[in-house]
Amino acid sequence: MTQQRKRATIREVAKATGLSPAAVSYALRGIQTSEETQERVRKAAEELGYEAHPIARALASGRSGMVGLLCGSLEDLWQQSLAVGIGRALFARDRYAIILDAAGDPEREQMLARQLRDQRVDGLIVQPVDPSAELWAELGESLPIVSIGDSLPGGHAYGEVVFDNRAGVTLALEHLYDLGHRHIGVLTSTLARTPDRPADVHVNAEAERLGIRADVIASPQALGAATDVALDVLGAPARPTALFCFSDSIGYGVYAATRELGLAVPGDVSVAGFDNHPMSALLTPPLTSVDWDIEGIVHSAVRVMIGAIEGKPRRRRIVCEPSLMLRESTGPAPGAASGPAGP
Amino acid sequence: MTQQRKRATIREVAKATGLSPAAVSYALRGIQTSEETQERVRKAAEELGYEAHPIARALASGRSGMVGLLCGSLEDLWQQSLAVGIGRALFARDRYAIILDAAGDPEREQMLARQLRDQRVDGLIVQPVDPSAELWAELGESLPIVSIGDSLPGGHAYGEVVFDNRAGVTLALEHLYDLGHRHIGVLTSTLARTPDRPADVHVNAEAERLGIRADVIASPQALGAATDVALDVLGAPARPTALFCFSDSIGYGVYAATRELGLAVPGDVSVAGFDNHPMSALLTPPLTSVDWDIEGIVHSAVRVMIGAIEGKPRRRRIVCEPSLMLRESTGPAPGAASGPAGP
DNA sequence: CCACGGGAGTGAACCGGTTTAGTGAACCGC
DNA sequence: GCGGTTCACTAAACCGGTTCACTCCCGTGG
Repeated sequence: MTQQRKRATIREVAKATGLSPAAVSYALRGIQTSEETQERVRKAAEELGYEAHPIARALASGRSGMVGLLCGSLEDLWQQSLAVGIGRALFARDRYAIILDAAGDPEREQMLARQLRDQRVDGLIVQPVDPSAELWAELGESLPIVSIGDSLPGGHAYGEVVFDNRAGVTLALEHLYDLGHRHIGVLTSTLARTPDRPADVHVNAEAERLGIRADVIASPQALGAATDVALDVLGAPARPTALFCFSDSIGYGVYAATRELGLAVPGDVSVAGFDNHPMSALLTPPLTSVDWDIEGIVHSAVRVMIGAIEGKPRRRRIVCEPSLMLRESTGPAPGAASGPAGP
Repeated sequence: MTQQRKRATIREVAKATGLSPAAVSYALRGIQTSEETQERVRKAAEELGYEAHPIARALASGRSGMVGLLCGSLEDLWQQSLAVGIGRALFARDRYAIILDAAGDPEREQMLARQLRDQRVDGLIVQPVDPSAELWAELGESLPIVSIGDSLPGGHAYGEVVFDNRAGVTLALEHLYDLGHRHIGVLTSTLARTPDRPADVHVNAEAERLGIRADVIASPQALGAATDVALDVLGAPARPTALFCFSDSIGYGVYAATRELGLAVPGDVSVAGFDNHPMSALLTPPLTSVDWDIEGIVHSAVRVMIGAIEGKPRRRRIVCEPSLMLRESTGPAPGAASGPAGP
């Protein structure tokens, strides 16, 4: 029973002010009109309860005010955190995020990306499942793309926020090395974080530099799925003294495996993660993890995206440096001298 | 360098088939046209790479093909799971979800809800922060609303998927009672799950029925924020022998508190949760939790929503019944007889 | 005094579909 | 053989903004 059964249109505002619809359109955007007219239009719009119809605007202008956020796999806790952060950051800048979830499937990723383009999103932030897809070239021509976590080959992205995975690996492995670990299991997941280069490369390079043995094992990325893999690795006769997990989710699965096997962390086996999800601080023992400053990533990605939308020509590549969050899940290797000064 | 610089429009398809745009529009939707024409149009559309422009369609028809998903607080792991599930379920039905996050703020919730209406979403799925807001009445007139977790007073929602919280409370408290617990701390969070009625009501009723003491304490809902509350509760001289947490996230915070205090779970204190998040199975010890069949909830909510969009007039209220996932975080109360047959 | 430039505003086309009103042909029963 | 339907399809209006091409007017400089 309130007044509104139908919203006011721009033509009604035009009628009320005695201007043309075009003038109203301009005035509300603060261009091509005198200060005085703008004020008059604003007042009339206010009175009529007029607000621009986003869809009509999108159709006419080819811009939607929305940013597509295409997550590789929203099941991943880390990507969830990122999505939440980006959603909020965009909102704070008067824009909306359409969050879509490729569920780890490259084909689905492509479908969704196309759909987003057809929805005329102003830009696309993507954590690519398949960064090498030709699709990105095609899309990059019609909208700005900001990729997170991986660069899109060929320079099709307007901006990139990539992780210095090499540095992360170094932090974790050096830390374990300093604790005396010489045989380390590395559980990777292609989906949890698509690395700039395959994680193996960094791990192998670093292991060689340190002169230690590092076994790389791929693990499914669903929460808990790493448990079975960890059971295999830790149940083997010559098990590693430490496990380095390429996402905290994997680490959680490893914890379950150590419990099942009756192994103490870090007494029997040290565990390090790679996300520093808030959850990791709550575990018993709290999980040592490579931290990526998620706030910073969110901020960078959104800033670059907004820059792109507003027409700044400068492409940007931001490299995110990790730090190591030391907690209690890593300790001296069993049987090793406690300090780095051992014989 | 491929052919497309610009997508084909419906008029081009019309030209190609010698039909009018209207006929093409009808044919592609399989109405008002002969089988033969439909086939011909489909073929031409295929060849031209034509796909309907979603925004133009939305403007003309007043429907967008998108469903708004307004989460009370996406920081909550449970709501994250739900959002992911609903997003995927809608996708499987050829619809898209716009996921927005009210971040626990009622005002923000209202802003976002209005925005979604202006975007002409076909429907709104909401986990309301403030279910009593008048806004829902206003919105309910122009689009179908499906609420999850809480009913909207006044019957403004087209559909509701509510939780039988009373039953959940009963399951948990009876279980703890059977284990000999007579003094139970209950950590609630208004945000983690807005209950049909305040959790206190159910807890108090059930405690009275069982003849036990239940202390209800409200806890912030952010991951880890429950730790401080739990430290207070468990640090008190006459601490409860069991803690029942109104979300698993809170339970995780409690675990951290028990570790800090050196209390064994369940030896010194039993802990039960209320979500059964996948994470809970991985903890040490695995967390006993009230399970809500998230798949079922997702399925129900989406089914009702689609029904609403497709014009089914029957409003629905689905009550979701819990079950108890027994794990190792609950055990006999210290000092109590181990069985229910004690003297 | 006139040409020029730029600011303010207008009218109409446009974005790309959907929907309404209407048309001609075929079909139906009586 | 004729009024009444139904069917397949069309032309044009419409959704509600934006933008292009122009006009008008005023101030300036030569």
